[in-house]
Amino acid sequence: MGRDRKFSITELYEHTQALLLEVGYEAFTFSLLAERLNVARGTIYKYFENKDELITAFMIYEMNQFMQKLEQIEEKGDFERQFTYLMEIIFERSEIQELINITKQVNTTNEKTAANQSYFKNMSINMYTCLQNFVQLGKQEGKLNPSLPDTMILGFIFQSVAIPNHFQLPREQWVQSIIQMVSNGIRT
Amino acid sequence: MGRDRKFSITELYEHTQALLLEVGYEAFTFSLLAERLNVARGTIYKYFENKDELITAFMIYEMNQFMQKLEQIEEKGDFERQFTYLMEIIFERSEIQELINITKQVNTTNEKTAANQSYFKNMSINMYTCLQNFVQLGKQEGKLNPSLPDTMILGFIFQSVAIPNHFQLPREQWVQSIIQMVSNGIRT
DNA sequence: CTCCAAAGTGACACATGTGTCAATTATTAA
DNA sequence: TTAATAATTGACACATGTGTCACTTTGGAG
Repeated sequence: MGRDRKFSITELYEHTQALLLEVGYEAFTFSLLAERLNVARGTIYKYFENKDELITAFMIYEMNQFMQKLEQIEEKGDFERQFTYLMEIIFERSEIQELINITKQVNTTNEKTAANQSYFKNMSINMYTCLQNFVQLGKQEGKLNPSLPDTMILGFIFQSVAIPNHFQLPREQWVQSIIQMVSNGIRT
Repeated sequence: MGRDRKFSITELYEHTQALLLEVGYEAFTFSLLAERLNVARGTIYKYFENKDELITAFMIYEMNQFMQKLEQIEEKGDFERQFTYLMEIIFERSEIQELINITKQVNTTNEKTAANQSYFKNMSINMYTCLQNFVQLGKQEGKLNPSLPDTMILGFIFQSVAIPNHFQLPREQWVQSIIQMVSNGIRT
């Protein structure tokens, strides 16, 4: 029983993402979010105690979405296919890197937030494990430079999507340039 | 005449930088800065009307420091020397990239801020021009991949210093890995 | 139709940041 | 020593965000 909800948690997460990318962590407020959802600010407190708890919960949701895609990487076969697939999903969810940076600003203001942060950290480790298999496959197949530390290779790949496209290159050219540079660098 | 100042503008900029990197744009307040400088908050208003004006002024100061180093690049001779020099000064001032990102959040709240932003934009263009000569030299000498757009090469180089060193690799190994990856990518 | 539980509302008390300005303090020229 | 001047201070009025909670609305079970 009880009346219908005016918004779903998924809707709430979608507006949370949009707002976080628009205004950043500090400027993100329940007032703003409530306005987007067309509800009173007080309503959101029925679901989350404060913005830190909300943001950490959102990041877990977001990371889950990404992990679901990422886990399919092993089914792709050899390194070349896995690499292509990885770049595809990274570009598809290119906001992840920026959101992770925003997450670093979150304060641990209550128990649930602490639990969320701990859970999120665990997910990140899983992600890196999943990807370290990918890197090791690349090294085994002789496709990746064995002298580079695994974590640097992964950091490099993820960081690359943050390269600004100030000069308005067409998206396809932007993507292809990045893949080219990640693969073979800027030199001839 | 008049009493001595309790702080220099340079000191103010140094604390501004430290605070911006610590807490980010939104959380940066005159209260915090005044505390660091051991003065009353009101004092800062004698020098800057608000935080946007202060931050844009600081960024111009910071960019000037960087440009002074950067302009020496042409004296370094051939592409190889210029490339080594560029990577050196980028790592030396690796906070620049992050500060530029923070600057994007600045609001245009008064005329001086608008003027500062406009001036800063102009400096950025000068910087890119200076660096485009470098990229073209590299292409002429046959050292840089001619199929990559100049702006993407530059974006790639600058972005690379933001690669996190979560796993605590020694700085030297971190730097060398990045230079290696920027130059030749992650592949063998 | 009535009742109840879930969902939603908005006002209240509090906290923190903003910009201003009259008053205070420190320095030095005369 | 004193007057002029510039730097600094801190209180005031205002704005915006926070967390709470008594009260209202809604919709289905009985």
